[in-house]
Amino acid sequence: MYTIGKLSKNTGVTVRTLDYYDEIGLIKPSAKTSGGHRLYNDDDLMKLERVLALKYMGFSLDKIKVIMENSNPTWEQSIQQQLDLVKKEQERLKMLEHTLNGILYSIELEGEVSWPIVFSIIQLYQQDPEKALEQYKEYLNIEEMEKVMKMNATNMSKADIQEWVECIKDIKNHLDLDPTSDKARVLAERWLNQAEKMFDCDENLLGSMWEALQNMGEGIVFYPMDKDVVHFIERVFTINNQQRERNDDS
Amino acid sequence: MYTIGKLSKNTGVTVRTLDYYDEIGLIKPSAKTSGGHRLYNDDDLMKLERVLALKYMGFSLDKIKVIMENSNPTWEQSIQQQLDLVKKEQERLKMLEHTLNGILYSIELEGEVSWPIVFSIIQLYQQDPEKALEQYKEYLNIEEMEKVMKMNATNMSKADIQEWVECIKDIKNHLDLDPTSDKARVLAERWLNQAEKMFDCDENLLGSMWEALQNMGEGIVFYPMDKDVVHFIERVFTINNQQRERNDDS
DNA sequence: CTTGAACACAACGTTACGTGTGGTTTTATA
DNA sequence: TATAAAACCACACGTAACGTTGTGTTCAAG
Repeated sequence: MYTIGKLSKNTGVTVRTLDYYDEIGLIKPSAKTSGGHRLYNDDDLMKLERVLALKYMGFSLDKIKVIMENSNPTWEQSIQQQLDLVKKEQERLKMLEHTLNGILYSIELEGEVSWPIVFSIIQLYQQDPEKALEQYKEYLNIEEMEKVMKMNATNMSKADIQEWVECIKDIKNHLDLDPTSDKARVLAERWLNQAEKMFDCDENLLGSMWEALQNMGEGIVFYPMDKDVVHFIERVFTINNQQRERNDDS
Repeated sequence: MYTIGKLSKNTGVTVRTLDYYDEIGLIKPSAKTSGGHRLYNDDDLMKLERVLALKYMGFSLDKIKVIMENSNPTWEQSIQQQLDLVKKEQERLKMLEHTLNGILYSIELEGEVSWPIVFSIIQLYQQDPEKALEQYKEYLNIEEMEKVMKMNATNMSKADIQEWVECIKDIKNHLDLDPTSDKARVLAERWLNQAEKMFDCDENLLGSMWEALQNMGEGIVFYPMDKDVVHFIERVFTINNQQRERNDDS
């Protein structure tokens, strides 16, 4: 027989918590002294340990109560449900992580918090990823979309992203460069290298993506790849191609 | 100028919430009618949208208040902190996911909830993963441990695990089989196949793991690989090896 | 000028306890 | 055995971020 204080010390649960569990009928002491002090036995201790285990699994006290009352068959189901919940929450957090990362990159690129960009980024991730990609469906088929999704989620390391940001930052700072200049060509080629690395060897996908980027007029596309950057690269490459053709002709 | 109702409809935020934000001084209306009705202007609307954005990022209203008051330089830091927090929470949830999965498998194996096993599994994952592996450090070096960690986290698909569980379940149901019998040999070889698939082609790692499994007496090792199973497999293989040697001699 | 909608303000409920306060019971010491 | 000290009980209020409900007031339309 333990008093509430002993039980508290044995389990690390505060007295107040045990008090509360008694109050809501989760763990009632199996006896009381004549003076009204609560006395717990080993059965109660076991119950408490089970409650703590269920709490660790993330169940609410309400559910724990229900689970402990009707024993046997619901258990597996409850745990499965909890597992699904945990998975969903993880997905939410991963989205949030991407959002926060995007915002951090935007701060780094712009030098300060740009609210329109923040809103765009949030909008981009807020809806489920499928909807976010829906705007591309004119240019990409389903397989390609899945590839892009996977790429965005797994293939890009911290360092890769950093390189991207640096590259785009550089281009943004030189948007007014003469497209025929060497510097412009270097910038565009650096971008192309990045893109090819990212899309590995899937030239088709890169082409489709590029077409999509060019045609999607509105605001942010894939942050930090905005319209200005896309148009800059486009100008540089068209001009260089024309020059090369002329060279080939002569 | 919007009344509280208009602002509510424009933003999708309930009137009560705006009421509350006014109450805690987060967004105060910039004017009031003579009758005391609140009037919000476009500045207030912008503020509200920023608050919503920060809320989406997971900040508490308290922090949002602080952030909105002292503007500029703390932003990046705050967001970085939030990002770190999100990452930590994700790690916690991943651990929890593993725990819940383990418990589900244990239910499948035992046919019911076995509390000692549940406690072991929780203990296994509760502490950070490094500590969980510390018990193996007598038998594995750092590189090997990292490999095991990665394997546990990524390489195993749902189906792989299912196969494992089936295999172990089968063995558990036949622990008292004669180690020289064909059935026993089949079971042990099935286990070996699984193990080789899991460890791919890293025979050394498999050997070290096996040694560790044999020597770690206490309770759960890698659930669902408990002592009984390990000893069964050990018996079968030693006996079969002896027989083969005798055959070679004769 | 009247009605009904919109609004302001207040109070209580939610989760899982923390943090007290004052009074009672048990235990240890003199 | 008397008294001090520790443990305990019950009660109540506070947390975050609002939802819900209720009452009294003001606004806009007819």
